[in-house]
Parts: sequence; structure tokens; C-alpha cells
Amino acid sequence: MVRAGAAPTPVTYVSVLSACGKGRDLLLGVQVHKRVVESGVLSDLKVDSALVGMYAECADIDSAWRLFEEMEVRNVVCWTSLVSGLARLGQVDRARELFDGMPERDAVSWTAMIDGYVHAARFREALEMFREMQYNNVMADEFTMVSVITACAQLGALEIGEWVRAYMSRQGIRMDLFVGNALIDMYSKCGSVERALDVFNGMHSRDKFTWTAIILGLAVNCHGEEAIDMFHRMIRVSEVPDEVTFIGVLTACTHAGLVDKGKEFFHSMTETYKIAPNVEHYGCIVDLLGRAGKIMEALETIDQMPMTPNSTILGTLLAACRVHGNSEIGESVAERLLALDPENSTAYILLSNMYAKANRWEDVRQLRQAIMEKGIKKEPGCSLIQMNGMIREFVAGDRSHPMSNEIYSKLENIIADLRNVGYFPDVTEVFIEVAEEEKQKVIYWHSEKLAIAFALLSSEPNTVIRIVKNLRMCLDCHNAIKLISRLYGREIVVRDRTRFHHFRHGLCSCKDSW
DNA sequence: CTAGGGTTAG
Repeated sequence: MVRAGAAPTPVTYVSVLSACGKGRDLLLGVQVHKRVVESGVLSDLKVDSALVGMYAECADIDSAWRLFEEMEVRNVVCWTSLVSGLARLGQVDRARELFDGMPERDAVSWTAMIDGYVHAARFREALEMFREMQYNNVMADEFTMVSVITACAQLGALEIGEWVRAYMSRQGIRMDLFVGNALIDMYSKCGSVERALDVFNGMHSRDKFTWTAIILGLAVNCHGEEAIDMFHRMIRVSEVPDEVTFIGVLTACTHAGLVDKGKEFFHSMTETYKIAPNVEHYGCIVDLLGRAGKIMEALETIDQMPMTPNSTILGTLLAACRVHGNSEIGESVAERLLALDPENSTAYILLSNMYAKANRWEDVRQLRQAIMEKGIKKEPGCSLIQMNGMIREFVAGDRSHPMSNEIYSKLENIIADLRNVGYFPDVTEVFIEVAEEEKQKVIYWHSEKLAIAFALLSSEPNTVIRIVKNLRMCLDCHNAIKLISRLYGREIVVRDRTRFHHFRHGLCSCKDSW
């Protein structure tokens, strides 16, 4: 346009600056900024806002601030640009300060703030903000709902998610593609495949995200074969898969134990779809081989992949060594893992569990002593559960809950009931070095057991109990929850760090390998 | 006509 000699107008600048922001092209943005100044366009609210927005989107917050402060007239748009820019850079608290000082806030500003909390993984604050938004009588729209639904997904907050759906239909907020995709993810992350499929089946249009969401949802909820069917359907309707889609497909193969299929997909991903595998894809393959007991092949995969192994992938292999009692390779993998990350508590835990499985109690003892001496701290176990619209958090050994006494005595009753049907506490995975009796207390007080005791106290009979746990469940909790599901006739769904466990009638969907 | 907010893994 410039070369053709046509004079840009403010409208041109606004459009071009928006493009620079969305394309994260700061260099070009700065050039356009210069042109704006040279062209002598007097301060124009929209151009100035576009400039602030461009700098904010290109992560140059200082320039954005400076321009913002120089503006003589500001409106809600440039305020929101700055709030959103700060939030995206991870400075949520600074964003919140600015947000609180805004002279006027609309749905966009509220959504920017809610989404800021979501991206900072502060989901409860995101929901709190949404509540405040309603309190302030600002109408939410599809954008708001996506952020709120995402927060529910991460929290495993199905009740709130369902409330959000009802709210949407009350408010006449329609379910567009983004909302639909977010809902599929939310239901999947809450362990409800049925509802995820309902949304999926009811969608008028679908994109790559839709298919990827349902594939992942099916995969982590132990519906591996159906996830793979979905992938074939996706290809049939000519949707192009990306690297995340393949994470889903490979995860499906892992959880369904389909080793050869997994290898085939890995191959077609590179050959047919020309997607370069990243370390997570290799991680899926290592997991796939490792779970199937092909430890050597898994090790070779790590040694032959084009990138240096990170601690996650070594941890995956170590976990496989534990499951299959291969302490020879396990020890060398643990060594590599600890060389990479000496404070890695996962390495110690897996190594200790592996020794325990091999009945190498002297090694277990020495390891535990080393852990104590080095002061290695295990990440505290933590379970979320929501009940009657409230999200409760339980940490192992937690006594902070107002119903604490009742919960602990309920737990004692549960354990007595379990013992009557043959349960015996399995303390082999207890990490700390204490007397045998203490170890039993330690596992009784694991966060998921506390959460279940609370749930049995405060929920209607026959309702599904849903728990989100930050770590992998221990063997004892897994055993205990299987029995609880039978004894109390409850379906219990636990979302663990990587997958779901659906407990029903004394059995778990993971078929005891996780 | 033009400025701000939304989805998938790890």
C-alpha cells in the first residue's frame, strides 16, 4: 500500500498494528509505530489503543505501559489490553491490581482477568472472579464460558461445570465451537466420557481441537480402542491431526496395551503426517514399551532419540522397571535421573518401591536413610473433591477441615469395615522411615482416603464420588478404594496425575496397572 | 471498515 503511494489512514494503522500483535511481530510493530508518529496523526484513541495492545501482545509491557500513561483519554479497551498483556506474561497479581483500579469493566475485561488466573493455574481464583463478575451484573458470553469451563476442567469440578451449562442456557449463551471443545475437555477431565461424547455428538461443526479433545478424553479414561476409532474417523473427514492429536493416539495405545499399534502410529506420524516427534511422543513410546515389559527396547528408544532425555522420560522408564521388577536397569536409570536432577523425589520413591517389590529390604532401609540425610522432600499428596458446590482440598494427614474429627472417625470405621472383608494395609510404598505401626497411620491418612471419608459422610447414597489427585495413587489406596466401591456400593472416579481410575463393584478400570 | 477476552499435551 505504501509502495503504491496510497496514504494510510488511522483505520489502516489500527488494522496493521492488530496484525503485528497477533503475529507477535514486535519489529514490524515498532516500525509502524514510527510511521504513525511521522505521519502526524493526532492522538487517536483507537490508534493509541492498538499501539498499547500491540506492545502488550508482543510482551513488551514497558512500552505498553509508557504509551498507556501518555494517553490523554483512556477507555476500557486499552485498560483491558494492558491487563491481558500482564496476565499473559505471568504477572497476574499486577494484572489484578490494574484491573481493580479500572474505572469501568465490561465482559471482555472480566474475561481477560479470569483467563489470566486460568493460565497461571490459579483455577479457584478464576472461578472466584467469575462469581464476582456475576455479582457485578456483567453479562458473561462465550469467551467467558470457555475460561470458566477450562478452570472447572482442571479442577475436576463436574458439579460446577454442570451448573455452568445450566447458566449458559438460562442466559442464552450459545454453545459455539470453542465452548463445545472446552466442554468435551471438561467432561473428559472430570471422568465422564458419556457426557463428553454427548457434547461431541451434538456438535454441528468440529475442528482439529474437537477431535483431539475427544481422543484424549477417551484415551485417559480407559477407552483406548474407541479413541483409536475416533482417530480413524477424524482422518476420514479430512481433519488434519497435529502433534497433540498424536499424544492422544499414543496415550490410547499405552493404556490399552496396544504395543504394535502404537509403534505403527508413531511411524505414520513421521512418515505420513510429517510431524517431528518431540520428547513427549518418545515418552509415550517408552511408556508403551515399558508397561508391556519391553524394558530393553524402551531403554534403546531413549538412547536413540535425537534429543537429550529429560527427567520425565527417565522417570517413565524407571516406573516401568518398578512394575516389572527389573532392578538392574532400574538402578542405572535412577542413577542417570539423579545425575540430571539430584533432588528428584520421584527417583527415590520409585527406586525404593522397586527394592520393596524385590524384597530387598536392606537396600530400602539404606535408601530411606539417604533420603532423610539429604533432606529429600516428597511433594505432598493432595486431593480435591467438590461437594455441594464447594471445592475441598485434602492434604495427607490434614486436620484443618472443620469436620476433621468426624472425617477421621469415619475413616476409622471404613478401615474396620475393610479389615472385616480381608483388607490388610500394604505399607510397602510408604516412603518415610518410621515404625511399622506409624506406617499404617501414614497410609490411612493419605489425602484420597480422607477425601473419600468426607464424601461418604456428606453425599447422597449412590452418587458418584469424584476425586482429583496431584500424584500417582499408592498401591494401598488403590486396593482400599476398590474394596470401598464394593462395600459401600459407590462408583468412585479418581483422576491421578496421568489417567483415570474408575472404581466399580470392587474393580478398577485400569486393571491394576498404572 | 478499524482497538481488548476463548479450546487440546507436558
